[in-house]
Order: sequence, then C-alpha cells, then structure tokens
Amino acid sequence: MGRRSLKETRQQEIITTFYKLAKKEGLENTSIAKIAKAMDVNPSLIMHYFQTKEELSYALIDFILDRYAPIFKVPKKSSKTAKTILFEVIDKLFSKKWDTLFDDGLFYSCYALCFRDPKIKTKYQSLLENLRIKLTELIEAANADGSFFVKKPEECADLIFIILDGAYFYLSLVKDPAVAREKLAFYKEKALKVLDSELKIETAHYEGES
Amino acid sequence: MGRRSLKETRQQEIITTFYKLAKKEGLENTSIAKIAKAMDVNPSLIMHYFQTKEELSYALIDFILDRYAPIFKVPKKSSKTAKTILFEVIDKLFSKKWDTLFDDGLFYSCYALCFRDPKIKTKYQSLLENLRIKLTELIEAANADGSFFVKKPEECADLIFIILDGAYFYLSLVKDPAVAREKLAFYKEKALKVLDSELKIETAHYEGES
Amino acid sequence: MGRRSLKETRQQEIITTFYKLAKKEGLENTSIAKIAKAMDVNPSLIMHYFQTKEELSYALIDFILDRYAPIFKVPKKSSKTAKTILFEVIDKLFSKKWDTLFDDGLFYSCYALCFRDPKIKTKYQSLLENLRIKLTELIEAANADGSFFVKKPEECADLIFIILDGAYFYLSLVKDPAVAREKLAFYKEKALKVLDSELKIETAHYEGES
Amino acid sequence: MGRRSLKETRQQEIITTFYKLAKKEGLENTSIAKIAKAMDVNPSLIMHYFQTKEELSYALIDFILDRYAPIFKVPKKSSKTAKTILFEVIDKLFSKKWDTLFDDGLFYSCYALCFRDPKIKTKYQSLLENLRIKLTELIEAANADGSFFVKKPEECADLIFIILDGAYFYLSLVKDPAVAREKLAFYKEKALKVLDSELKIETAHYEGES
DNA sequence: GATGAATGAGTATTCATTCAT
DNA sequence: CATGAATGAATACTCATTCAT
Repeated sequence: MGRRSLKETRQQEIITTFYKLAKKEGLENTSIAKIAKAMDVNPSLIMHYFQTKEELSYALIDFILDRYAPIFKVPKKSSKTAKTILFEVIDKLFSKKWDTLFDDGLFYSCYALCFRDPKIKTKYQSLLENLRIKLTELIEAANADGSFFVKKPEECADLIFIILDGAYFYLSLVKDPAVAREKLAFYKEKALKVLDSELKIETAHYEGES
Repeated sequence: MGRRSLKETRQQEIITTFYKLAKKEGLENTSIAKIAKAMDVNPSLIMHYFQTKEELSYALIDFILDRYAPIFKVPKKSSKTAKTILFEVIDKLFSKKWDTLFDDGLFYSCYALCFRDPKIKTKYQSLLENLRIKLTELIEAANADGSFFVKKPEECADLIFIILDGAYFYLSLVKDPAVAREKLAFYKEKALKVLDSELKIETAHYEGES
Repeated sequence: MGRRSLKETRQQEIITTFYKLAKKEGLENTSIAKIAKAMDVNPSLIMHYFQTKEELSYALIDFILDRYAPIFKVPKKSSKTAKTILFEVIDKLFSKKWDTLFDDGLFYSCYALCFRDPKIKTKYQSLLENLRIKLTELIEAANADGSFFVKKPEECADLIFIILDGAYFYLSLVKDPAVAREKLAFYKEKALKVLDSELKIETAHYEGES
Repeated sequence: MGRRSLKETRQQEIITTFYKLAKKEGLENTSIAKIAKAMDVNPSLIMHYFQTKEELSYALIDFILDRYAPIFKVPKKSSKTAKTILFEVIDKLFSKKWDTLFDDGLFYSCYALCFRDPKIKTKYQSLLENLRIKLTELIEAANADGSFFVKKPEECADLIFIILDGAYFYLSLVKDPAVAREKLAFYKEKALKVLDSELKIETAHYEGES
C-alpha cells in the first residue's frame, strides 16, 4: 500500500524549481543543494525522486523541449482552411510571444550538452525533426487544399526552420527590443517568401504549361 | 620585452590548454586545477597570469572568437573582381572546413554565457556585427564593380548570416556527414539565391524602367 | 504461528542477503539500502524486521558464527571409537572444505568489531570457548576409551585451536592453493603431534611408573 | 622555489591522527573530515597531501606494518651468541609489550581489507614473509654457532609464527589480563618446544648415527 | 617566474532512520 | 506486510582563491 504517491507532483515541482534557478543563475551553477534549498526540503529528497543528477538533467531537458509542443496546437475551427492554419503557425513561430516562452541562455546551455551526451543529442534531434515534419504536413495539407502549391514541402519547411533558428540565434543578442521585433518581422517575411517563391515558380510552370 | 613575451606565451599556452580541455570534457567541467595538471604546472601559476577564473574565461572566448578573423582574409589578387571575392567568401562560410574550425559544444556553451555575462555578450555582439559589416562591404564592393547590383546590401548580408547560423545550428545535430554536406550545399545555394533574387528583382525593375 | 514463521523467514532472507553482499563488497560497504535493493524490497521493510543497523549486524554475526556449529556434528555410529571421532573432527578442522565455509575478509571484519562492541566480543568469546570445550570433551572421551591418554585435555585442545587459528590467519594470504593445502596438511600434522607428544610423555611416565 | 616543504611532516601528522582516531572509533568510522577536525585544519588540506582516501589508507597500513620493524632490532653486543639473540627475539615476540604496540581492532580491520584490495594484501604478505625470513635467519645463525642444531629452520620459524598469530588471535579476546599473560607464557613455552623438539630429534639422530 | 601551504565553500551522493499510509 | 515520503548528517572529493617563499 504505502503512502499516496507524490512522485509525479514532487518531480514536477523539482524540475520547475530547477528550471527557474537554472534560468536565473545558469545551468552549470544550479546544484541539487540549491534546488533543495529553494524548495525548502532536504537535498536527499531530490535524490529520492531522481537517482542521479544526470537523470534530473534529462528531466529538465524534456521539460524544456516539451514547451515546443503547443506551437502546432492551433484551434482547428472547421471554417479554417489548411492554408490559414499554416500561416497562423508561421505567425506563431515568428512571434515574440514564442520567443519569451524560452530562456535563451538555458536553451543554448542545454543544447551544448548534446555534444557530450548522446541521450540529450537524440532528444534535440527528434525535436528538430518533429518540428520539420509537422510543418511539412501543414504545407502538404495546404497543397491538398487546392488554391496553393508548393513543390517540395519538406525542403521548404526545413528552410523556414533554418531561417527561424538563425533568427533566434541572432536576435538573442540584439539589445533593442524594438529593433529585434522589426528584424523578426523581416525574417518572417523572408520565410514567407520561401513559400511564395516556390509557389511562384510552380505557378510560372503552370502558366508555361497552360 | 623578453619578459613581456614570456608572459604572453605562457598566457597563450594556458588558454590553448584550456580550449583543448574544454573541447574534450566540456566548459563547465574544466577547472583551473585540471588545466594546471594538463600543463604540468602549479595551479597557482595560472592564477598568476589570470587573476580570476572570470578573466581566464574572457581570454578563452576571445581566443575562440578570434578564430573567425581569417574567414574574410582572401588572397586579394589584383586579377580578382570584387564579385569573385564575394563568392569565394560565401563559399568559405558554407564550407565544412570552416565548420571543423570550431567545436560546436564549446561554441554554444560560450554563447550561452552571453545571457549572464554582459562582457561576453558584447564580445559576441561585436563579432556578429563585424561579420555582417564585412560581408556588407564585400557586397557593396561588388556593386561598385558594375556588373552586379544588390539594392540593400546590409539586409542581404544579414540574411545570409541568418541562414548560415541556422544551418550550423541544425547541422550540428545531423548524424550522417554525407547528409550534412549535402544539406549545407543546399543552404548555400539558397543563400546565393538571396543575392540573386535581390539582384533579379532589381534588374527587373531596371529593365522595366528602361 | 503462520505470521511468526513469515517474520522469521523474512529475517533469514535479509541476513543471507546481507551476508552475500558483505562477502562481495565488504562489511563496511554494505548498507541497508543495498540489501533492500538486492532483495527488491523497500529499505523500510528491513528496518521493520531489524529495528536498527546494530541489530542487523548482531544477526549477521550470529549467522556467521552459527556456521561453526556443524563441525562437531560427526555421524556417531556405534562402531566408532571416541578416538576415531576425535581424529575425524581434527581432520575436518584442518580441511580446506571447512575453510571455504567462511569468507576470510568478512570473518576478520566481524572479528574486528569485537574491540568496539562488547556484545560482539561476547559472541566471539563464547564461540571460541565452546569450540575448545567440545574438543576437550572429545579428548576426554578418547581418554576414557582406554587405549589413549592425554594428561591435560584442556591445554591440548587449546593448543590445537591456537595452531588452527594461526594457520588460517596465515593461509588466508597464501596465493597458491596447492601450497596452502600442503601447508595446512603440515600444520595438521603438527597439531596431531601435540596430541601425540602429550601422549607419549604420558605413556613414558606410565611405563616408568609401572 | 616555493615554500619550504612541510609535506613529510604534515603527512606524518595526518596518518598519526588517522591512526589515533581509527584506534578509538574504528577504521570504517574514521573519515577525512574527522581527521581534519582533530587536526584543526581544513579537510581539503588532507586531500592536498593524500590525493584519495585510498592513498591515505595505504599510508596508514604502511604506518601500522612498519611497527613490526623494531622487533628484530636487538642490540647486538659482541658478547651475545646467535642463540641468545634468537631467544631474546622469541621473548620479545611473546611479550605483552609487543602486544600493546598494536591495536587489535585496527589490526584486524586492516587485515580484512586484504581480501578486497590486492595492494594491501601484498603489503601483509610481504610483512609475514619477511618476519618468517628473519626468524629463519636467526635460527640458521644459531645453527652455525655450533651448540645448536635445527634441521628445518624455515619450517620451524613458520610454526613459531603460526603459534604466535594463533595466540594473539585468541588472547585478544581473553578478558582477564593475568590469564592472558599466563596463557601467552604457555604458548611461548610451546613455541620454544618446537625449537627444542626439532633439536632433540636431531640429537637423537646424531646419537643414533654415532 | 614558480611552488607549495592552506582555506572555506561547494559538489553529488549515501547513510540510517522515522513516520504516515 | 509493505511502501513511499522525508529528514539530517555524513561521505569523499573539487573548486577558486590567497599568501608565503
């Protein structure tokens, strides 16, 4: 029987505290003792829920990467066309709101771990791959819709994320938020042009063929 | 003078050892003691040359960022046109050789420090800005050359780096080196199309106006 | 009754696991948590059956010392003379089989506890005393048998154990098992000579007196 | 240049403190922190002089085993015969003074380590071997002296140590010091008889041969 | 220019144990 | 009968740093 299990809530509590501290003081400066202190519990309690620091780190990374999930969750009203949904998602991807969902320092600290920890690498790889797949699917859906045709949806989705990741990398360092917003809008425009240009070429062909 | 140079060589020795170790074991796992051990000197000696760990870190980052310098150093034969030079530089930027010049894990670890250390942030900012300025200048030189016209060289250079940074971010995680090479080529092509499209549109306008 | 036996079997299970682990990894490296893990139960369960670690240790020592019990359990066929039994027991004492019944490391680790724990000291004392008493009794029985006479059975038994304990102490460290076996045989021979010499001297006296 | 080296004195200080504490509280209960506290220095200072606890343990064992060295250091007056020296040494071996030189608990704790640490095993093995060799040499010297002849000095020395080790093993647990002293005397007598009996047999042979 | 002594705060992890369920 | 929550003290060891020589 035993006690009512607090495992999941406690674990969640621990990693959110971990996240908060790592955000504030840096991943490498966040120790188990500090997390425990912030939670006002004993350090050994944390070891009770996560056997090693490694395990705890994995949980943190899962926690961070899970934040990407809601991006593609667009309220799918029946009225919306696939095309509309696609543009809404791209809007969200290139929105400042999406940007504030993450802490850049922490994100890149975790990302850097990929290169020494294969498990973490896999986590990041599958995230990036999933994002591309989902965007590809949206493009394909829009293609199927009729009014719209992108020849190579996969390449197109890839390119949009390349621009997005490059943009966030650069904008993380841009001081002036106004400038950053402006630039982000510019990059979005360019990303949309990626869609558009593929489209036009296609259209051109169509016209040529007609 | 002699002394001065000894100091500098020692310092250089220290940071290259630091770099080597950080590359192998991770930035956060590289301590002064370990550097000293690897150099077979006393830890105090390192503190003698760099008063604090912070200072040492700054030196490491300078060391890393300095590696970007040679990218724009193209042997400027008089025969080369500005356009040729521009394409050569873009070639280098999107070359695997350039990629191996850096350690991804270490690069992003250092990059992550930006968000907690203003000095480091400034270093990275000025690097990124300089790279953009230099590429802009090359585009402008090519423009001045005559046979070539890009309307907004600055935006264009920026976009090329956005694609480049996005590409390296993504390709760091691509397992298969053949695939990575292929994709890199693809991204380069797209970067060149950025130049080209601006050009063509421009040309079109010119043609239209003429 | 049923409950009682469950308790006892559980306790037995615990101390055999304890014994096994302590043998493998050392007494001081065997914690309650490790025992629990090896048994795939909750650590608290062990504390449930043994209130403290101390208690558990006592149980382990009892378990170890109980292993000495069967040495004197010789199948007492009516045909055997007391003298035969005596020699059989001595054979067993100086047999390699008897040696493998125990783990030397664990034995001396426990023995060392005597010097800080009076209870454990008492346990060992009574074991050593009992062994001597039993051997003494066997000698006395052989004496009573007639064909054999040892003047001071107690001293004689004591001396045999002194040789035995000294032998095991030394042989624990002898690498080559062949050499160890040989030496053990040699020590047994000397132990038997103890019996013999006492005997002869006695006999001599008797002869002299007669 | 650096500071004047305190290494050896400090190291000595550390292991004597270690010894003292281990004697009082048990080997397994003596931590680096406790040693540091007893010395009123920082724990890291101990790590400065001994890189690991293992190293420290080895040093302790060396310290303990070195205590055996003086046993064979008998003031060798020219007047003494080899035979006298031999008996003096045996006297010392079976003296209570020699017994108090060691702490039994600590001795057996360390001895128990042999079975999990090959280095420690080797240390003990070479100690026991050396002791036997030295005693053998003394017997041989006495043999060479003339008035004395032991046929197999090596076996004889071995047997004496078997008795000695068995004696100390047993006497460690004997409560009453008077009894212990008495028994020790008894065992010494028996050990001497070992010498004697070999002698007699020899003599007998000689007589027989003559 | 370089070493070694020493510190004090920090690291992850393990320990035996208690208590509620 | 057994589990899980939680503690608090301890473990070996590492850290950057200071200072004397």
